[in-house]
Amino acid sequence: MITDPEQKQKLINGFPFLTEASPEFQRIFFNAATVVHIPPGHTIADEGSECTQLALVLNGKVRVYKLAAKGREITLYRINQGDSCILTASCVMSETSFPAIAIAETELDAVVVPANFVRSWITQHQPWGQFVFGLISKRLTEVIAVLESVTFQRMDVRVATYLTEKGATHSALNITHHEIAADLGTSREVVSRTLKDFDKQGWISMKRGELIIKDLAHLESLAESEN
Amino acid sequence: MITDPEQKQKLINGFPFLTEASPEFQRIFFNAATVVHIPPGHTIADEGSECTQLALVLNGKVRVYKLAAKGREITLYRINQGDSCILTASCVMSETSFPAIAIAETELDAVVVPANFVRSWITQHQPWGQFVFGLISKRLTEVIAVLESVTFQRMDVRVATYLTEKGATHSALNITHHEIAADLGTSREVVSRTLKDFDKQGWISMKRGELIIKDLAHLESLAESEN
DNA sequence: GGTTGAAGGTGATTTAATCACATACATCCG
DNA sequence: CGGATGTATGTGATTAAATCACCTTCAACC
Repeated sequence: MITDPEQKQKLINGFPFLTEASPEFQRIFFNAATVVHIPPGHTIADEGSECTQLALVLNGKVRVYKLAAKGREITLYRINQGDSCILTASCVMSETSFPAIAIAETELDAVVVPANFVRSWITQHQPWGQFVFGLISKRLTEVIAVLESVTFQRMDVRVATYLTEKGATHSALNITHHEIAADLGTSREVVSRTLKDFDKQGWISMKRGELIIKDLAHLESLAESEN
Repeated sequence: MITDPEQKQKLINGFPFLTEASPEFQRIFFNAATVVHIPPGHTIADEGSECTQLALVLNGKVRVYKLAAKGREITLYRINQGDSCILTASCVMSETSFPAIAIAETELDAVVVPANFVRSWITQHQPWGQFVFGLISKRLTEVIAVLESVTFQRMDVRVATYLTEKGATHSALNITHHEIAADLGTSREVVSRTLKDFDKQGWISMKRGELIIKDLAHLESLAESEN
């Protein structure tokens, strides 16, 4: 149960569906929900785990990824502030088990709602239904986009796209080749070689654990190319 | 509007949510829905098209796939009897455009419901809401499974898996290498070479447009292997 | 100052994708 | 019946990716 008025306000600000909701639903929601704090690195959901609750992220970042037997990984998507771990919602709804791994990348403040509420509210409270539905739909579209890129795009194009997305705000990225590989679903060596090539072109420069984008325009044009 | 009692019964049989629904919702549903007949090869939804209605499949099969610029394709999933084109539902709900192509593989009998009904029923009629949520969730899980296989599995393992799935019921498949490639998201040559290899092993035999599974057990063991 | 672990580099090999044709088979039409 | 046409399949050569094996470099910490 959430009682602190300040926390309530923070939630209402972060999740527009609460603004649109009736005072009655707000009351029900705050009654059923609890605030949790999760340390970085904590595993929120594991492959095959049952989903007994849905988490709405107030602060922090969650990475949802697939892990292969040999150790390779691929990121399906990230959950940021205002989003929810919708795979959870998905498996709450279809009562299947969680098909990936979700891990807290940073400190995490989240609101959790037990599965049975998630389910019953959907058909009882319009704003909640729209919220949950919108999230699942968004994730489906995102995962399809990842699949498309993995299937059809060349690695250099994918790395360029990755860098332009990450580098849109900061030109200096604190990231290792291993992390890039894990996001893109390839191996470290392939990323290292691609980056070496970008470096030779003068588009980036590298230090241990750091990557500086020197020529965003060229990276963008590679990212947009038909390869 | 659907009036024919026989057709109503067929729908109720094919879609359990109608059985669970109130007589009132059944009335509303049959009022808003229309039956359509679609010829094979017809494009139901195209990349970027708006979704103005949701189709429930009574008979036939729909293939939903991504098409790359250079002509390669990958199947996201198929819609069979009793299912619905849930990407449509997804883009109806999030009001985004359709992120793939849907095509009728066979003759198709379907029931279509306009988008605004799809949306409003979700929060008003429990069985409908559960039905639509369940479908989207199922598709999300399926697409994630495809992504996993594309990212981590070797081509021979994927082809073997494909054949065992298709061959579970019939050992003689009427399919071309091109079609297999389009389903798996690879090129025809790669499929041809893999199949040649299976042939050499004595696991299959091939004729033009036909493929006979001679040793399902070995295919299955390759499909299950860790490669 | 040496040890340790993580980050990154690199050659060799295997697997996949792409390109460029060649061949085989089926159907249809004169 | 025999050739024309179009689809299906085969295959070598090349490029791109993934994998394996091992090396070097750097930072942190006793």
